[in-house]
Formats: sequence, structure tokens, C-alpha cells
Amino acid sequence: MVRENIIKDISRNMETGEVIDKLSRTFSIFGDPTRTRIVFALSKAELCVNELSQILDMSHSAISHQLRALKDLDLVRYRKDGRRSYYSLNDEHIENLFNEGLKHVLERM
Amino acid sequence: MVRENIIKDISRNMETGEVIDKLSRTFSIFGDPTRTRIVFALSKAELCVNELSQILDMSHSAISHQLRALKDLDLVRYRKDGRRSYYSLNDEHIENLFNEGLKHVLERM
DNA sequence: TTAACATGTGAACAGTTGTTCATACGTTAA
DNA sequence: TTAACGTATGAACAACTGTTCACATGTTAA
Repeated sequence: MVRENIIKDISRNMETGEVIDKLSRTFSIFGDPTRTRIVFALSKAELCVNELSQILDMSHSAISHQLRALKDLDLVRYRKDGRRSYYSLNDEHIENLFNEGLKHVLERM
Repeated sequence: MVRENIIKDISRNMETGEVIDKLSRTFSIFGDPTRTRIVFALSKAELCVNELSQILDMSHSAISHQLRALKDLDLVRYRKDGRRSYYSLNDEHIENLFNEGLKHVLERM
């Protein structure tokens, strides 16, 4: 039956568990308002923890934890300058991803 | 100081809480392997709950719950055909969003 | 009508996640 | 060197999330 072939075909072509896992982890990283705001801010400028904590009005610790999560998935990079760490988005893919999501949301509000 | 103006500027231009919330909820919807696989499957064909549960090898209930979450955020639509409900992606934005994420992940593996 | 089927849904439980707190580390200015 | 600063991190707790289970609803075939 045609229908059964469709099912087999999709099952066969499903991305591997590894890809799916990485993808869903990447998306879930954005799935938190705090991290979303961090990404928004970093899409405007390179910023240090202290500045981010002012912009988001949150503790250094909370910001730092979230930045670590973003860094673990290669979504942001950072450079040290003295006692400060300046963070920025890692590549334009991230911005594309973010903007694609923003576009979707704004169209529906 | 310039630096302070940057901070003020970013704070002022930050999207409203509503937009950020909707955006992060949208992303978090994708932030689960089960839903990611559902979206992947639906990007290939319109499918009913039963077929999805075969493809993902999961219970009807689990699939149905996840589909509801996807539907609540307008990410999928469905049509009834007798006792079956056929689901499909709601618009091409979703696919763009999904593919943009996939592109990002695949480039790094 | 009855039985089998396909899906939907509420409750509950386990597992995960995000924040706070306390503290540690490295850097700079005095 | 010492004190203040900026950031990082582990532990712990609260809050959230996803799955399963049990059952309900609606549909089709016999």
C-alpha cells in the first residue's frame, strides 16, 4: 500500500538520533525568555556579563549560567579583556535562526 | 559614556515581554526530540496520529499530547477525515525555522 | 446496535531545568 | 600586597515538562 510506503520512507530518512538531539537541544536553548533576551541583546552588540545583567535586570550569576549554556552549544563565543568577558553571537546562523523565529512570531501578533 | 548609551539603547529596543515570551515558547516547542521528529516527519507528508506513532515508535497518547502543544502555538494544523486526524505543518515559516536550525547543526557535526 | 478503532484528555509521577545562594578564582587599582 | 571588582561554578530547591495510565469521545464496519 502507498500509505505504508510513505511511513517506511519517512522512517528511513529521519535524521539520526544524534542530529535530532543536537537540533532539539539547540532549539531548547532558545526556549527560555532569559536566553532569548540575551541573544537579542548580543545581536545588537558584544557585551560583558555585567552589562547583560544591567540590560536584563538580573543577577550576574543567572546571566553567567545561561551564557555557559549558550557557549556549550557553540551559540556564543567570548573573549577575555582583563577581568571582563565579552560575549558575542558565534556566527550569523544564530541570528538567522533567531530572526526566522521572530518573523514567525511577529506575523501572528 | 558610549558604553552606557549602548546599554540604554539595547534596553529600549528590546522586544516586549509578550514577543519574547511567544518567541521562546515557539523555540521551546522545538526543543524536544519527540516534537522535533514530529516536525521532521510532517515536513515530508501530512500524517495521522496513528502513522506518527508508528514512525516514532511511541504511544498514541504521547503523540497526541505533543501534537496538541504544536497546535496550541499554531505550528501545525489538522483536518478530520472520518475517525482520523491528519496533521500538517501550518506554513512554510515553520519549515524555514526547522531547516535553519538543521543547517546550523549539520554544519557543526 | 455492538465491537473495534482512532484520537483526545486529565491526573500523577519522574525527570529535567532555572534560579538563588555561597563561595572561589583571577584581575586591577591603590 | 590588599581590597574591590568581574566572572565562574557547585549545590540545592522550586518550578516546569513529558510521559504513562486510565478513561472518554466519536467513528466505522459488521
